[in-house]
Amino acid sequence: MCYATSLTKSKKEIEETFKRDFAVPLEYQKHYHLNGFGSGMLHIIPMETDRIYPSNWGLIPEYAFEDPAGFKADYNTLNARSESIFSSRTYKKSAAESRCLILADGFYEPHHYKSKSQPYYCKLEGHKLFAFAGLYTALDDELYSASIITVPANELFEQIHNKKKRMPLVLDDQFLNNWIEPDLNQKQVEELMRVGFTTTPFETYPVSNAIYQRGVETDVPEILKPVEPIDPALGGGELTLF
DNA sequence: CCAGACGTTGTT
DNA sequence: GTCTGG
DNA sequence: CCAGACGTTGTT
DNA sequence: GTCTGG
Repeated sequence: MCYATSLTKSKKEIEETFKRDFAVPLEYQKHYHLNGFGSGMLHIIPMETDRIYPSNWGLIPEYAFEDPAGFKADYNTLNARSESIFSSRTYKKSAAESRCLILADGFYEPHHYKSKSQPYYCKLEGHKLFAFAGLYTALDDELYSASIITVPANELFEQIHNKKKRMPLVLDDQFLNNWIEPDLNQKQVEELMRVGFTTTPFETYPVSNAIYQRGVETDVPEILKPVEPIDPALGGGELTLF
Protein backbone atom coordinates (compact mmCIF):
# COMPACT_ATOMS: atom_id res chain seq x y z
CA MET A 1 0.00 0.00 0.00
CA CYS A 2 1.12 3.12 1.43
CA TYR A 3 -2.25 4.60 2.03
CA ALA A 4 -1.19 5.92 5.43
CA THR A 5 1.89 7.70 6.73
CA SER A 6 3.18 9.58 9.74
CA LEU A 7 5.13 12.77 10.27
CA THR A 8 5.49 13.33 13.98
CA LYS A 9 8.47 15.66 14.18
CA SER A 10 8.54 19.36 15.00
CA LYS A 11 8.64 22.05 12.35
CA LYS A 12 12.14 22.96 13.49
CA GLU A 13 13.49 19.43 13.26
CA ILE A 14 12.01 18.97 9.78
CA GLU A 15 13.47 22.26 8.54
CA GLU A 16 16.89 21.38 9.92
CA THR A 17 16.90 17.85 8.54
CA PHE A 18 15.88 18.81 5.01
CA LYS A 19 17.61 22.19 5.09
CA ARG A 20 14.55 24.02 3.80
CA ASP A 21 11.89 26.22 5.34
CA PHE A 22 8.16 25.76 5.37
CA ALA A 23 6.59 28.03 2.76
CA VAL A 24 3.28 28.04 4.64
CA PRO A 25 4.25 27.41 8.28
CA LEU A 26 0.69 27.73 9.57
CA GLU A 27 -0.37 24.72 7.52
CA TYR A 28 2.00 22.35 9.27
CA GLN A 29 0.50 19.80 11.63
CA LYS A 30 2.00 16.63 13.07
CA HIS A 31 0.41 13.38 12.00
CA TYR A 32 0.66 10.04 13.77
CA HIS A 33 -1.70 8.39 11.32
CA LEU A 34 -2.34 10.38 8.17
CA ASN A 35 -4.97 8.46 6.21
CA GLY A 36 -4.72 8.92 2.45
CA PHE A 37 -8.48 8.67 2.15
CA GLY A 38 -8.92 11.51 4.58
CA SER A 39 -8.22 15.18 4.05
CA GLY A 40 -4.96 15.65 5.94
CA MET A 41 -2.06 17.25 4.12
CA LEU A 42 1.22 15.78 3.06
CA HIS A 43 4.28 18.01 3.11
CA ILE A 44 6.42 18.01 0.03
CA ILE A 45 9.45 19.65 -1.53
CA PRO A 46 8.52 20.24 -5.18
CA MET A 47 11.21 20.50 -7.83
CA GLU A 48 12.87 23.92 -8.12
CA THR A 49 11.15 25.46 -5.09
CA ASP A 50 13.57 24.75 -2.28
CA ARG A 51 10.78 25.03 0.26
CA ILE A 52 8.33 22.75 2.00
CA TYR A 53 4.71 23.01 0.85
CA PRO A 54 1.42 21.44 1.89
CA SER A 55 -0.04 19.02 -0.61
CA ASN A 56 -3.25 17.10 -1.01
CA TRP A 57 -2.65 13.38 -1.15
CA GLY A 58 -3.74 12.02 -4.54
CA LEU A 59 -2.29 13.64 -7.64
CA ILE A 60 -4.80 15.55 -9.76
CA PRO A 61 -3.56 15.58 -13.36
CA GLU A 62 -3.86 18.86 -15.25
CA TYR A 63 -6.54 17.51 -17.55
CA ALA A 64 -8.76 17.09 -14.48
CA PHE A 65 -8.24 20.54 -12.96
CA GLU A 66 -11.77 21.54 -13.92
CA ASP A 67 -13.24 18.91 -11.65
CA PRO A 68 -10.74 17.61 -9.09
CA ALA A 69 -13.45 16.20 -6.86
CA GLY A 70 -14.94 14.23 -9.73
CA PHE A 71 -11.55 12.87 -10.62
CA LYS A 72 -10.83 11.85 -7.04
CA ALA A 73 -14.11 10.03 -6.86
CA ASP A 74 -13.25 7.92 -9.90
CA TYR A 75 -9.51 7.37 -9.63
CA ASN A 76 -7.18 6.44 -6.83
CA THR A 77 -3.88 8.26 -7.26
CA LEU A 78 -2.54 7.93 -3.72
CA ASN A 79 0.22 5.75 -5.16
CA ALA A 80 1.88 5.67 -8.58
CA ARG A 81 3.50 2.44 -9.76
CA SER A 82 7.12 3.05 -10.75
CA GLU A 83 6.74 0.62 -13.65
CA SER A 84 4.17 2.74 -15.44
CA ILE A 85 4.69 6.42 -14.58
CA PHE A 86 6.23 7.15 -17.98
CA SER A 87 3.48 5.44 -19.96
CA SER A 88 0.55 6.63 -17.86
CA ARG A 89 -1.54 9.49 -19.25
CA THR A 90 -2.06 10.64 -15.69
CA TYR A 91 1.54 10.59 -14.53
CA LYS A 92 3.91 10.94 -17.51
CA LYS A 93 4.07 14.72 -17.45
CA SER A 94 4.79 14.80 -13.73
CA ALA A 95 7.29 11.96 -14.05
CA ALA A 96 9.30 14.06 -16.48
CA GLU A 97 8.80 17.53 -15.02
CA SER A 98 7.32 17.45 -11.54
CA ARG A 99 8.97 15.11 -9.07
CA CYS A 100 8.98 15.84 -5.37
CA LEU A 101 10.16 14.69 -1.99
CA ILE A 102 7.34 13.69 0.33
CA LEU A 103 8.39 14.09 3.95
CA ALA A 104 7.56 11.43 6.55
CA ASP A 105 8.87 9.45 9.48
CA GLY A 106 6.80 6.31 9.06
CA PHE A 107 4.12 4.48 7.09
CA TYR A 108 1.63 1.67 7.53
CA GLU A 109 1.46 -1.62 5.62
CA PRO A 110 -1.22 -4.30 5.92
CA HIS A 111 -0.10 -7.80 6.85
CA HIS A 112 -2.38 -10.73 6.02
CA TYR A 113 -2.60 -13.88 8.06
CA LYS A 114 -5.36 -16.47 7.95
CA SER A 115 -7.78 -14.18 6.18
CA LYS A 116 -7.22 -11.49 8.76
CA SER A 117 -5.34 -8.27 8.34
CA GLN A 118 -3.13 -6.43 10.80
CA PRO A 119 -1.36 -3.15 10.11
CA TYR A 120 2.36 -2.81 10.65
CA TYR A 121 3.98 0.50 11.40
CA CYS A 122 7.26 0.88 9.51
CA LYS A 123 9.94 3.38 10.42
CA LEU A 124 13.65 3.82 10.01
CA GLU A 125 16.12 2.90 12.71
CA GLY A 126 16.00 5.68 15.29
CA HIS A 127 12.66 6.88 13.86
CA LYS A 128 14.60 9.18 11.57
CA LEU A 129 12.92 11.45 9.06
CA PHE A 130 12.98 10.32 5.45
CA ALA A 131 11.46 11.21 2.08
CA PHE A 132 9.34 9.21 -0.31
CA ALA A 133 9.89 9.69 -4.02
CA GLY A 134 6.78 11.47 -5.26
CA LEU A 135 5.09 13.09 -8.25
CA TYR A 136 3.02 16.27 -8.06
CA THR A 137 1.00 18.91 -9.82
CA ALA A 138 0.59 22.52 -8.63
CA LEU A 139 -3.02 23.35 -7.75
CA ASP A 140 -2.01 26.94 -6.97
CA ASP A 141 0.95 28.90 -5.61
CA GLU A 142 0.79 27.35 -2.17
CA LEU A 143 -0.99 24.05 -2.66
CA TYR A 144 -0.02 20.92 -4.53
CA SER A 145 -1.36 17.43 -5.16
CA ALA A 146 0.96 14.44 -4.97
CA SER A 147 1.33 10.67 -5.29
CA ILE A 148 3.80 8.36 -3.56
CA ILE A 149 5.74 6.10 -5.90
CA THR A 150 5.59 2.38 -5.19
CA VAL A 151 8.04 -0.33 -6.26
CA PRO A 152 8.13 -4.13 -5.91
CA ALA A 153 8.62 -5.11 -2.28
CA ASN A 154 12.10 -6.08 -1.10
CA GLU A 155 12.75 -9.09 1.14
CA LEU A 156 11.54 -7.35 4.27
CA PHE A 157 8.42 -5.79 2.82
CA GLU A 158 7.24 -8.83 0.91
CA GLN A 159 6.94 -10.52 4.31
CA ILE A 160 5.02 -7.65 5.78
CA HIS A 161 2.90 -6.56 2.83
CA ASN A 162 2.48 -10.20 1.90
CA LYS A 163 -0.54 -9.79 -0.34
CA LYS A 164 0.34 -7.11 -2.85
CA LYS A 165 4.06 -7.17 -2.24
CA ARG A 166 4.63 -3.53 -2.98
CA MET A 167 6.39 -0.86 -0.95
CA PRO A 168 6.67 2.90 -1.12
CA LEU A 169 9.92 4.21 -2.55
CA VAL A 170 11.77 5.51 0.51
CA LEU A 171 14.74 7.35 -0.92
CA ASP A 172 18.18 6.91 0.52
CA ASP A 173 19.49 10.22 1.87
CA GLN A 174 22.18 10.30 -0.79
CA PHE A 175 19.55 10.47 -3.55
CA LEU A 176 17.21 13.12 -2.16
CA ASN A 177 18.56 15.95 -4.24
CA ASN A 178 19.00 13.77 -7.30
CA TRP A 179 15.32 12.91 -7.37
CA ILE A 180 14.30 16.55 -7.71
CA GLU A 181 16.95 17.58 -10.21
CA PRO A 182 15.07 19.20 -13.09
CA ASP A 183 17.01 17.86 -16.02
CA LEU A 184 16.92 14.12 -15.51
CA ASN A 185 15.95 12.05 -18.52
CA GLN A 186 13.64 9.03 -18.35
CA LYS A 187 16.50 6.56 -18.00
CA GLN A 188 17.95 8.46 -15.06
CA VAL A 189 14.61 8.64 -13.28
CA GLU A 190 14.10 4.92 -13.87
CA GLU A 191 17.52 4.17 -12.49
CA LEU A 192 16.80 6.17 -9.34
CA MET A 193 13.58 4.23 -8.84
CA ARG A 194 15.50 0.97 -9.26
CA VAL A 195 18.42 1.70 -6.95
CA GLY A 196 17.21 4.60 -4.81
CA PHE A 197 15.57 2.67 -1.97
CA THR A 198 17.20 3.35 1.37
CA THR A 199 19.80 1.01 2.83
CA THR A 200 19.02 2.22 6.35
CA PRO A 201 17.47 -0.62 8.42
CA PHE A 202 13.75 -0.53 9.15
CA GLU A 203 11.98 -1.28 12.36
CA THR A 204 8.50 -2.73 11.89
CA TYR A 205 5.88 -3.84 14.36
CA PRO A 206 2.14 -4.48 14.44
CA VAL A 207 -0.23 -1.79 15.64
CA SER A 208 -3.92 -1.56 16.43
CA ASN A 209 -6.57 -2.41 13.84
CA ALA A 210 -8.24 0.79 15.01
CA ILE A 211 -6.62 2.51 12.03
CA TYR A 212 -9.05 0.59 9.83
CA GLN A 213 -12.12 1.83 11.62
CA ARG A 214 -14.10 4.86 10.74
CA GLY A 215 -15.25 7.25 13.36
CA VAL A 216 -12.23 6.48 15.53
CA GLU A 217 -9.70 9.23 16.08
CA THR A 218 -6.54 7.47 14.97
CA ASP A 219 -4.29 10.46 14.45
CA VAL A 220 -2.99 10.35 18.03
CA PRO A 221 0.38 9.35 19.54
CA GLU A 222 -1.01 6.16 21.12
CA ILE A 223 -1.71 4.72 17.67
CA LEU A 224 2.03 3.99 17.38
CA LYS A 225 2.02 1.61 20.35
CA PRO A 226 2.98 -1.97 19.43
CA VAL A 227 0.37 -4.71 19.83
CA GLU A 228 0.62 -8.53 19.78
CA PRO A 229 1.27 -9.91 16.28
CA ILE A 230 -1.46 -12.18 14.89
CA ASP A 231 1.14 -13.91 12.73
CA PRO A 232 3.53 -15.83 15.00
CA ALA A 233 6.10 -16.03 12.21
CA LEU A 234 6.44 -12.26 12.06
CA GLY A 235 7.56 -10.97 15.39
CA GLY A 236 7.18 -7.34 16.15
CA GLY A 237 9.56 -4.75 17.39
CA GLU A 238 12.82 -6.14 16.17
CA LEU A 239 15.13 -4.32 13.85
CA THR A 240 14.99 -5.90 10.46
CA LEU A 241 18.11 -5.59 8.36
CA PHE A 242 18.42 -6.32 4.72
C1' DC B 1 -13.14 6.53 -35.84
C1' DC B 2 -15.05 8.13 -31.43
C1' DA B 3 -16.24 7.34 -26.73
C1' DG B 4 -14.32 6.81 -22.69
C1' DA B 5 -10.56 6.18 -19.76
C1' DC B 6 -6.99 8.21 -17.42
C1' DG B 7 -5.54 4.46 -10.87
C1' DT B 8 -4.15 1.43 -6.95
C1' DT B 9 -4.58 -1.69 -3.49
C1' DG B 10 -7.46 -0.92 2.84
C1' DT B 11 -9.17 -2.34 6.65
C1' DT B 12 -14.55 -3.56 9.59
C1' DG C 1 -4.69 16.67 -23.04
C1' DT C 2 -3.79 12.19 -24.92
C1' DC C 3 -4.15 7.39 -25.30
C1' DT C 4 -6.82 2.99 -25.52
C1' DG C 5 -10.41 -0.08 -26.58
C1' DG C 6 -14.25 -1.46 -28.93
C1' DC D 1 -7.13 -20.20 5.27
C1' DC D 2 -11.15 -21.10 2.19
C1' DA D 3 -14.24 -19.72 -1.43
C1' DG D 4 -14.39 -19.20 -5.94
C1' DA D 5 -12.54 -18.98 -10.33
C1' DC D 6 -10.96 -21.42 -14.06
C1' DG D 7 -12.07 -16.72 -20.39
C1' DT D 8 -12.32 -13.66 -24.27
C1' DT D 9 -14.30 -10.15 -26.91
C1' DG D 10 -16.42 -5.13 -31.40
C1' DT D 11 -22.10 -4.18 -31.41
C1' DT D 12 -26.79 -1.78 -30.82
C1' DG E 1 -7.22 -30.18 -9.97
C1' DT E 2 -5.04 -25.94 -8.98
C1' DC E 3 -4.49 -21.23 -8.62
C1' DT E 4 -6.07 -16.56 -7.15
C1' DG E 5 -8.14 -13.23 -4.34
C1' DG E 6 -10.04 -11.67 -0.23
